Amino acid sequence: MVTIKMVAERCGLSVGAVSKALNHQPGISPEKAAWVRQVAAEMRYHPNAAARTLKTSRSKNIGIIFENRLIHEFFSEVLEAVRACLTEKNYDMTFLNSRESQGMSYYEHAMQLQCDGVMVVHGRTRGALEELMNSDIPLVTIDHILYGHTAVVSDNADSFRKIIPYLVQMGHRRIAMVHGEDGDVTRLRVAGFHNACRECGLEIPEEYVLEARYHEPKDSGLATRKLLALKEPPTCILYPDDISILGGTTEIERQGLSVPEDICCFGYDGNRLSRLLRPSLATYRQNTERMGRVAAEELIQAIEDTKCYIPRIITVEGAVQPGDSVRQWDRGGKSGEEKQDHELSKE
Amino acid sequence: MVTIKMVAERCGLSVGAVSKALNHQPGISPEKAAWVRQVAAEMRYHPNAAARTLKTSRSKNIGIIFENRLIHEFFSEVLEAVRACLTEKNYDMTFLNSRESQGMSYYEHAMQLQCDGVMVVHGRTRGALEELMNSDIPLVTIDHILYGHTAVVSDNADSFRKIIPYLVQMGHRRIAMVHGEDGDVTRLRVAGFHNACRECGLEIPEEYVLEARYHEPKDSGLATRKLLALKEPPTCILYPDDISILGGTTEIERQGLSVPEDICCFGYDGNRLSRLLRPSLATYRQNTERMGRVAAEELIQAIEDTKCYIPRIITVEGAVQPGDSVRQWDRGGKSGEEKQDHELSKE
DNA sequence: TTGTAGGCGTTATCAG
DNA sequence: CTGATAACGCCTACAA
Repeated sequence: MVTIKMVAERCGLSVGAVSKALNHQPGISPEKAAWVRQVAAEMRYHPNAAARTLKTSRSKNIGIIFENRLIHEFFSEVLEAVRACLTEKNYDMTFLNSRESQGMSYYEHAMQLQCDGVMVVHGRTRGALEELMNSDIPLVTIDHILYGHTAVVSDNADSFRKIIPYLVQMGHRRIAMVHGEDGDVTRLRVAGFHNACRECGLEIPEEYVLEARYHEPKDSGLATRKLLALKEPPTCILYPDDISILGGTTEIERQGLSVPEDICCFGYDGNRLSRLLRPSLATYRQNTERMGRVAAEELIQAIEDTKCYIPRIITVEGAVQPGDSVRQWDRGGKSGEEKQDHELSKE
Repeated sequence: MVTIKMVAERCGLSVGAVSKALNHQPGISPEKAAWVRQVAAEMRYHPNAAARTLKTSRSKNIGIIFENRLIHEFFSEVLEAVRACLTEKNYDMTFLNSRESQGMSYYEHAMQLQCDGVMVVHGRTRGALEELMNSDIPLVTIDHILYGHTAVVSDNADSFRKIIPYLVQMGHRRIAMVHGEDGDVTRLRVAGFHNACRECGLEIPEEYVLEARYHEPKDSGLATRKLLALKEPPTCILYPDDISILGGTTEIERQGLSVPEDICCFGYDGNRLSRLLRPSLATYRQNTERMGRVAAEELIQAIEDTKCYIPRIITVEGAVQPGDSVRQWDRGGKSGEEKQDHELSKE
């Protein structure tokens, strides 16, 4: 490994002088500094991260909290964007784990690694984050708000101000919501849903709102069954995410009905998957790329300009993504007739 | 941050003594050592990673090369397994990037971080790995063989010795293969396919083997169109992965045919997705969990027992996962009649 | 059994 | 403008 000492020897200078040159610090003539940097580059010198960290207590390393298995496409996409941005800015990223076996918390892990900042892409438990929250390590969270820290969130509540009007415009008035398990995000979405419905003048009966865990098609299938069994079933069902829809459609088809002829389905997330499925999914597409990028930029700002940085909550808007799973309901759709049948048979 | 010095003071001992106690080294009475460790734990002492790395030149950190966006489910699953295993063994993992902007290679990045080992989950370019290959950093690759290093591979070639007999048993004899773009894996699969077909006594015409990029449903759709246009189209098509099938089925349906009545489709990978889709996918399920775990264990062994470690190639077998997209073809399936029609109409 | 001291590669603070 | 030198936290040989 090539050290600064070797560079110094090669240049016939002291390590101190070389260090200044490398770090663009005053105390060395600009030309000589440039020459030193040239030589260092030729020698493929790169400062030893451990030594630098030890000395400066800054590691150029970001701790990532990502408990929610890498498999969830929404979070994977966000993480990918975070990574792209951090790479650009020359930060590394290391996964943090609260190794309970070792009796080490996230905070302690971050301290041990001297992380310059921590990004919470998805933390399973709130408690595990508390210690971090109260520390002075810069912290940015995604889709989760921790008091006093920057959060990048999708427009969970407001999204329904686009979704519901869209569905209403498509002719739906009996809209049901299958929502995920309780949590920040879920509560916002449910409230946003009710709000938007009220604004559109829709009455949503109690039994139209059901819970099903995120990413558990079986749960959604169950909820769907309950909805279909109602005296007055909905014409359109919202699901907690794009994968959950599959559970819903399976159940619908099992009952001899079909999507979107007999019932329409609307998802959430807008992963690549949603665009590939047949019928293609109508869903709310979150801007994961932007969320990740913004979060990374904020974190770096919080790190590099700590004095001036003011934590804030940044909302990244998504957009309705139309698709085959929602059809025009009342006005002369190609299957307007069929729908009449269905409605009558149910009433 | 609590340092070893503080622990020493608290114990009324020297740092040296404490260090020995913490590292289970001789030179301190067992009882006293235990007591020291107790105190350290109470103080929530954790050794500073940078300092330890600097001193020992071992970082307990694994460099991860994962160029292929986190979004590919197969690799995500493998990475997740790697991560679980490394966490258990108290290793951290940091993404490596060949920041070409900074003129830094993977190797240099790994050196800078003093990674104890490197895991290649998916490297985009072979060239970028060469330097690493020739270094003495322990290196394990997944689904990619680098001479002289341990590789964990799926049974790319041999898998077809299970797939083809399965399809033959299901009554198929006209089997086409849409394979991914050229590369190690693809070549093995194509050869394995031909091999298995020969063993089963199947004649595969040239035009039954087509290329479509991995994870590009459009490509697969195109390939499918070509296959359907043949004078004697296949009864079953193999696709490069589970996502690609969607391109195929879309094309099939666009032509007024349906899966699996008129044509059967078989995937590769066996992600969670494949089990959720309707019709469910018949596919070859790779054991991603095992691949990741084994790879991580090998790497750690290579690191911790360098002297004795012998690099090897480890094949992890997958299994045929039956599904709705392949039906019994010749013998009295429920739609045996329809199939006759289809075959006749094409001939 | 214990304490002391040197050094890992850097950066930063001093004299010169 | 330049070059020694001390420290960052830890480990380990060596001296006590």
